[in-house]
Order: sequence, then structure tokens, then C-alpha cells
Amino acid sequence: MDSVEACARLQIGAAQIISAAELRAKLSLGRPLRVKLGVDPTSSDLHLGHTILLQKLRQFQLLGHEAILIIGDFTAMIGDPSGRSATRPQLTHEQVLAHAESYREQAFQILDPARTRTVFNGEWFAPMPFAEVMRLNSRVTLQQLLQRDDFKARIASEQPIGAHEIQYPIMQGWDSVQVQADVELGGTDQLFNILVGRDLQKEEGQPQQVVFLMPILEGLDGVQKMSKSLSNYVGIKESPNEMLGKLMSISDELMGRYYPLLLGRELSSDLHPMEAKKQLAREIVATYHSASEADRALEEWQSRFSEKRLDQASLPEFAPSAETRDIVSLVVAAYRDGFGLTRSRGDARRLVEQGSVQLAGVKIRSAAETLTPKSGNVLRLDKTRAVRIK
RNA sequence: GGGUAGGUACCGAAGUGGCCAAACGGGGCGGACUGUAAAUCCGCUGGCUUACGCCUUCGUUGGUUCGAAUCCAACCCUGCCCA
Repeated sequence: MDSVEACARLQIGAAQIISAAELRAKLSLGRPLRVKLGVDPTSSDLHLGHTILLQKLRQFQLLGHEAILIIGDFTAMIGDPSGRSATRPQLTHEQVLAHAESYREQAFQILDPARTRTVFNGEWFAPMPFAEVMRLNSRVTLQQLLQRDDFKARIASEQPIGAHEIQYPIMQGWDSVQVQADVELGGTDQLFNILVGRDLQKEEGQPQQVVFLMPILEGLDGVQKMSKSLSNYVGIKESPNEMLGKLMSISDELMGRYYPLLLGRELSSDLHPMEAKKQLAREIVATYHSASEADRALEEWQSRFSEKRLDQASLPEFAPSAETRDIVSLVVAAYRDGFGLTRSRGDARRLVEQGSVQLAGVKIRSAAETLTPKSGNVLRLDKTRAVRIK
């Protein structure tokens, strides 16, 4: 494949590349490019949002290039202010290392380990003398930093900005210098940070990295970006049933945006939205599990939710005990034992009184009813959760 | 350092001695409807209680009072203006 074709392929799905011409030139150098991806190990679970970048990185690898994962063990103690409306909590070094290890393991579900180099940026930041820190700081102006939308918004809404937060882009840029990155991948919110890398590389007399931006994946709510802390995510380690269930509940509008980002193709309009969504969900589950597991999950979903045949579904087993004779206690215990969820008794009572709880297909109307759950009965708790009585 | 405005439940935001577990909006959850979609409508949304009610909560700690989110004191934190 020549560099023109490679460049064209890489551009698919990209939001912005600075610049495509530079990328093409680098691709024709005839050596593996160093493609950098900065990892912020603030959370240990990867979700579909992360996969957008990882899949693109994988594509570079397939074309013979080298992935460089920068684990921001040092920067994580600051927290990237990108897109943030508030200061991030700072992490301890131990937390960061644990997250980083888990991140790598999950990333290798997508990446080729043989073509991946992992580097911790504490390697160069930990021993850095303060004089050097100041030298770097002198190369970026406060005005530039404060031009950023996220900072601007915080200034406008009179939110605090910690002095340490404005160091972040400088540090990320210095990472690029250290690994002599040819390309840096990131979400569109990384534009500024990655451009700082270009500036610093230029000052150090290095060739400048290409800025390669991918769109940000929206979360299940269709409003904010997918993120664990907003609990609007689909984790790649989740079970086929969970993944499928979450994906089936997204809005049609959101589905239209998930198609190109997650499947790399447009949603075809002659498909019924329901069918289109099943296809999307099945393909994604198949990617992170297997085609057969995806089919099984879809079948189960159909019988469980479309046909409402709960008794056929695979449900957590739940053994009622002596303390769970009354309905409220039963529901609380079922949530706890079946799903590891803590529900207050008031909460459980509310669910019962509002008609969410059913035993063996019969809706329970009042918390005062007496129940005799039999082995094998299905106790439905809410829209998505039910247990089978042991 | 000086001045000034603030810190209320998941978020935003009312409340300025008892009627405050705390208006209202958003979010979330449940129900109806549906394609576990959207839109719409209804209900719920600190804990315990069938309920009456009780308990904990309004930056922190003390105090005044029969009674404090509301008054006083000290402290912690933040914005803005000035230096």
C-alpha cells in the first residue's frame, strides 16, 4: 500500500488532522512511525469511548507503525482539565499504577502488544529539576492557556482554576518531545494540548508531530461524553448481556452517531430503527466477546424484553431467608444478593407501591401483602432486574 | 494583605428564628404508552416506620434561645475588586 492510500484509510473517521499533507509525508518516510497516545489512568475500566482511539491506533499498527502508550502516572496526579468544569481529584501514585496495569491489559484486547511500547511519564518528570520546569513554563503564555474554552468557561462562571492545572498541556507536550512522537492521537478536546507538543518539539529542534483527532463518543445519555464518572458508559469488560442491554436502550438519534464511530459505517435508513439497533449492539458485543455470545445475548434480550418471557431468562438466583418474609425485606435482600446493590427500605417500598415488583408475573400492589415465593418463581424488581427464587 | 460576595440535598437554586427534611428547576427512579427509542402524562426522589411519628442533614466547631439552615463567635474554603 502506498502512502497516499494509507493516509486516505487512516483519515476515515477522523475529526481533524493537522495536517493531512504532513501525515502523508511522514507515511512516505519508509520507517515505522511513532504514534503516541496519552493515557490518563484515572479510571481502570475501559469503555467504548476509549476504543475509538485504540481502534485507530490499531489501524496504525496494522500499517506497520509503532504505538506508544504514555501512561501519565505523573500527570494523573494533576488531572487533565480538558472539558472539565471543575478541578479533578488528585490520585495517589499507587492508585495510578494499579489503574495503568489494568488499562494495558484491557487495551491489548485491541492493540497488538508486539507493536506497542509503554512508557510512564514519571520517568522524566519525577527527576526533573525545578529550573527545568520553569524553563518549560516560560515557553507557553498564560494568555494562550486561558484561551481554551474549558478554562474560559470556568472563568466566566467564576469557578476556581488551580495553578497546577495549567501545567497539564505543557507536560503532555513535553511527553511528545521525550518520545519523539511522529503522530499524537487524541479526542477533539485534546487539540490544544497536542498543539503545545508541536510547539515544544519545534523549539527542541525536532520534527513536529501530526495532530490526529478523533471525535468524542457521547455517553448513553446522548448528551455528555462517555465517561465512567457520569455512569453513561459501556465498559468493554462488561458481560454480553449487559453490553447489549445498554446499547439497546439508546435513543435513535444517538444510534445515528454511534454507527460511524463504532462500526465505521453510516446507518442505513431503510432499516427499521429497532433492527438497526440490534445490529449495532450485536456487532459491538461480538467485537469484545464473540459472535456466538452476541447472538445468544440478543436472543435472550428478545425473549426477555420484547416478549417479556422472564421465566426463560438466565437470572441470578436468590434464596429468601427467615428475615425476608415481608415484601420490603425481600426486595432489599434480592437487590443486595442478586446484584450487589444497596437499596434503602423506603426505596424498596416505593418500588412495590409503584407497581414495579412482580412475583411469578403477578404485580404486587402493596407492601403489606403476604407472599409465599416458591422455588423457581421469578421475582421482578424493576425494568431491567429480576431474580429467580432458589 | 485590604475590601466585598458567597459555601443549602446528585446538580443549579429559594429559604434569613418555629408552619423546614427544606420551595422551584434539572437529573435520577417507578408507572402508563412504546421498539427497554423519542415525545407525552402521572407518581416518587435523606434514614427508620403500614401509619402517627421519630432520627440525621443546610462549610466546621462552639455559643445564644423553650426552639437555629436562619442570630452570635472563631475557624476552614471559594469567587470578584484593590494592592
